[in-house]
Amino acid sequence: MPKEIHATKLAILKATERLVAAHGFEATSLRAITAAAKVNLAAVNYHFSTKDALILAMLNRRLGPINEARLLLLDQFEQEAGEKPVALEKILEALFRPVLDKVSGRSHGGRDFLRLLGLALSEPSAYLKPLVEKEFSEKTRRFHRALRRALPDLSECEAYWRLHFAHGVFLHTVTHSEVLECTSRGRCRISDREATLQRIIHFCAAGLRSAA
Amino acid sequence: MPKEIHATKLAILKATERLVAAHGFEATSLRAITAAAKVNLAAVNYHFSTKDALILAMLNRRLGPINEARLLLLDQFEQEAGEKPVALEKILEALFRPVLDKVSGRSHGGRDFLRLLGLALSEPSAYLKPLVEKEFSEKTRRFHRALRRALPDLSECEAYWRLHFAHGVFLHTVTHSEVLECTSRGRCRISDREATLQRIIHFCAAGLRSAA
DNA sequence: GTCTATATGGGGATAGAC
DNA sequence: GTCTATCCCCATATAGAC
Repeated sequence: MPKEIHATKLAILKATERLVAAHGFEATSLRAITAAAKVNLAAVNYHFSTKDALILAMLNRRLGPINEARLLLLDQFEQEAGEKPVALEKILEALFRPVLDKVSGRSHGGRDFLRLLGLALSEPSAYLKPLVEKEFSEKTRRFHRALRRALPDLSECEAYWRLHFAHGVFLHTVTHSEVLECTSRGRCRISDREATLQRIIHFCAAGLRSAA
Repeated sequence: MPKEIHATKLAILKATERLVAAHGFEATSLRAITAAAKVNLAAVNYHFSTKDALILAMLNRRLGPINEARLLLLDQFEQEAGEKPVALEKILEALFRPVLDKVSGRSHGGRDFLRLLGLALSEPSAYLKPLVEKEFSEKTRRFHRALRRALPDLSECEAYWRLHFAHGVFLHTVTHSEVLECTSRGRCRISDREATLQRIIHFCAAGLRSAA
């Protein structure tokens, strides 16, 4: 774990995060990034070699800690449960809360990160592949195991499907909250994160528990 | 409804669909599109004025018919139900089946379209706004009404939330099927569309029905 | 490590002949 | 409606001074 990152490098990473979230990968130029970070254009190539490597570094910087936090929280719930399986709602909380925490944590980069998540998943280029395989596969397996302990009647395959569904609920909700606010004509607001989290967990738990 | 579209215009639309699905909006150049469509570069500007207008035309060409089909199917189910509210599972079927039908309909452009859906929703630029407002708002309202008739205990606001959740399940599943296939190490396959549809409907129905 | 200056290529859009 | 040729801008990346 590298502790002290160069100020320039960090500034570039932060600016990249903000601008890519606002305009997308391809539409964000290194010129715009270096201008926003108030560093020289050539600094990007010096610190990250290429633009693609910069994007990957930026994504890893955020996704790594989140998946660690998810696993830690699951660990904690498993310890608290002792011999018994972790309650379904707790599993879902371990899966989703760390994402929302990272979002509301600091003032800067809050909401932006959620857009990044959606973008990274939808980008057809090669960004996704190494990310999914490296960062997500262990996490998915751990949660899959916990899920099967909580719901022993679910087949292995069915558990994968439903975990995928639950992810869909969460990701779509947080990455496209504007759509909900628009179609409900302002009646639904995502601003109360705790209430939103409970709503999502409640919906997913019911779906996961339903008889096969 | 314009019946006869110029052959050139149609070729451009098809090529755009395929290339954008494969590489994303910004990464797809007009030069690549016209080369694939075997038409002249200037034809794009002649028929569509700008690249952005071309993208919008391409999206509308696909999304319009799908939302029409959704409403028609809902109409049909409402007639069949007579005075009674439409069953929850039927509402969900009307919402999701037309998308899958369009996908498996023709040989070309099948799977590609699903990527477009995900891309269009994640693109931070202005593509989304007019599309959501024009094509989706009426559809959402109709389905929202049907949902409240089927589940009278749900508050208006809660119904919007859960409809949003159901959309998330469906969209995430179809746009990111590779993720599921990857994390489940091949155990789950999306190829059986009918089974997938039933799985999604089953999960969503349970979530929608759960007590508030 | 940081900067200026530049190489090199590709992009969208258009003018004007046919 | 279709083509060629071109304008003009912006992109990434690098070379080389400091």
